[in-house]
Amino acid sequence: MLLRVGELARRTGLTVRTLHHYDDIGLLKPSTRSDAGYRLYRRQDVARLHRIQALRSLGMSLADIGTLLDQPSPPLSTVIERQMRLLEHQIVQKTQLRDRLANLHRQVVNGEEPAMDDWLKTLELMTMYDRYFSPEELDRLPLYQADNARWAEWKDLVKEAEALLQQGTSPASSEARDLAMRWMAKLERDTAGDPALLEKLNAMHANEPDAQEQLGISTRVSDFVMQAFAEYKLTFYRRYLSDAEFDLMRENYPQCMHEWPPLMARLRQLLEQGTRPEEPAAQQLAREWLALLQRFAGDDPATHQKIRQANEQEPALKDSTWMNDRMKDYLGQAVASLTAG
Amino acid sequence: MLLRVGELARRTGLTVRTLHHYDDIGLLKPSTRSDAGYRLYRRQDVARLHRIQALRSLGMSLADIGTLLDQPSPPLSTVIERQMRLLEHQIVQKTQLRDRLANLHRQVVNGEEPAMDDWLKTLELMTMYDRYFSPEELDRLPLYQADNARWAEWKDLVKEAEALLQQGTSPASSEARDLAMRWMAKLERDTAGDPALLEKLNAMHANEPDAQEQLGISTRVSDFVMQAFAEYKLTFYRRYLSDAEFDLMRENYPQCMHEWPPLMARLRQLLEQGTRPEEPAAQQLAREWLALLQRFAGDDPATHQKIRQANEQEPALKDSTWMNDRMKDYLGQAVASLTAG
DNA sequence: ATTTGACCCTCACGCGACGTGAGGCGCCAG
DNA sequence: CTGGCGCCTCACGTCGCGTGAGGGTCAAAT
Repeated sequence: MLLRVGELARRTGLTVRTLHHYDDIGLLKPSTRSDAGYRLYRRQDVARLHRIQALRSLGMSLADIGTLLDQPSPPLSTVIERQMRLLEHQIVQKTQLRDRLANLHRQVVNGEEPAMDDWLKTLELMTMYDRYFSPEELDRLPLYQADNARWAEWKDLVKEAEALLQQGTSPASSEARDLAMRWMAKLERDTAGDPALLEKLNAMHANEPDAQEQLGISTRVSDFVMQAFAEYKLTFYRRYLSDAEFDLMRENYPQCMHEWPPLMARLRQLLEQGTRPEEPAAQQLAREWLALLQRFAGDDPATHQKIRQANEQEPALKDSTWMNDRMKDYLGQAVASLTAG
Repeated sequence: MLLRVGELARRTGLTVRTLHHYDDIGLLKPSTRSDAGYRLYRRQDVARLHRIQALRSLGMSLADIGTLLDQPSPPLSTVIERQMRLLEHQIVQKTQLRDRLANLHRQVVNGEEPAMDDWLKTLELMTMYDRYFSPEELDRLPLYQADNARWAEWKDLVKEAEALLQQGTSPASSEARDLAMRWMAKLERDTAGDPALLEKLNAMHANEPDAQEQLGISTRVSDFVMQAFAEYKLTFYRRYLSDAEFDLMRENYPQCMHEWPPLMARLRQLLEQGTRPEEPAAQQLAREWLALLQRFAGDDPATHQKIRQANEQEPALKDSTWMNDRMKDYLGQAVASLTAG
């Protein structure tokens, strides 16, 4: 019952080279050699090889197999669980990849072979998202899973904005304000109403001029929309404020627009962590929130009161983007406990 | 707008080494170098890198990306489809692997950590199956997807057979015949009634003495069961035949047992291919079938008629293993057209 | 003017599981 | 004794980089 390599290879479906390799790395050494130096395998070697093949079929590395087989009492279930987790992860990865490819393929087929350029632009956007968002975040980011229709909507919005810019329309005009409202509503929907996602998205666009170009969102366009959105909200504050108050706010409010998302994100995080409004972290947030308020509304408590009133009574402000009632309540409590304490 | 490697690496999330590598293999060469030899990347280089990253995110190899990007009009959908097929295949593979692992894991957990040996034996069996059956066949092979209960049933059967052998029981005894009947019924179920699978299974067991030992099915045991199954069937033929006919059959029938599966497999294949019974291939099969019949029943047509009668009237023979009515009809037609022609 | 420290260069080995020769011996049949 | 097959060892190639080693470059701080 002594087998030479070729014979063993034939019977196990491996190649001779593979058996040589196993010999080299010490995974399976033939128990004898012939006078001429031929490898001679005994029954026990064959048995070990069978085990090796079995464990290999689980995707285990040769090194792992070696240590496993040389241990007297291998930690079976631990090893299996590790392998399963590894596989599970790979399956998820590849499935996501395949789905994305399927999407892109549909696009290519339906769209009558768009130019390589367009197709690659979409793809480049997705890989940028990959860099800026974790896999879990990507799962929650509707923009990432967007289909062609949704991208088309964005392109239309951008085109609309470009047209307004071309005509030299003011951000304060009703057309611009209307556009900004729709823009932000869509943006809120496409970030799943999560200010943290919005913030990352902003960071991405700030860092990657190329990303904006993929969609046609130039800096000019996004500045314009931001301005117009500020104007949109200002119209609702108008009748709650005196002329002086409004002038102050009108001057400073637009510059503060980009400061909200980080604060909202932190607010939401505190809420989700279950931090109570009296705790220091919440109070710190409240302080920063008030500081921001003061930057565009001055430090008169009466003015602040008016703004709060507007926020509560104006439907457009009440359903403010990226903020829900729970967040507002929480903020209110934090502010109250701050001023009380 | 000239970027050095470090800057480009930071902005793309790659490492400097990766960019060096891309340069080495000619995938992305910086369009300029500084006097000191520093790599300097232009906008167009960055654009190309974005494309590279995009295609990489699809799991494409660097070589493929290179040829793709250097072509003037890349065959987009072909490439995508190829990638998708590749991914699909990997997903299926890994999923099967994970499922198998899950099964094995259950076994380990429920079975109170069986000895590594037992566990590995099961695993070794599965890898042997992998070698002898194609993935599609494995899908159709119930034995392969067997759970512990089913394996336990087989072990019980084997134990039963071993006990009979120990006691020196004759294969012609009623206990042996009953066991053989149950054995074959289970075997038919576990090969999905497909004689082709049965044949491969037989081939595997013939080539791999180790495989038999995993289940405890030694050559002695399988020979015994085969004998007993012949005896089982013979009991039903008994009362249709004269003493002389039966003696002849009794002597030769057992030796012919292992010749049926290949014929049945070919029969089934012809049927599935839609080959008509008058065609040469079917007639050739009919000839071989008759030749086999003659080997254990002689060449008297009257005897053959009696056997056919038994096959039709005896329920135990009628529901003969691995043969269904369509196969029998087809065979009958082939034989008829052979004798008529 | 020099030193520091961050950045850049090339060269080259390493991984994991073998594939693929090259060059040379052993063994058996004709 | 010769041809053919199987065996041996040695060693490079694969793929996508990681990880140093050993040494220049450049701007700011001393």
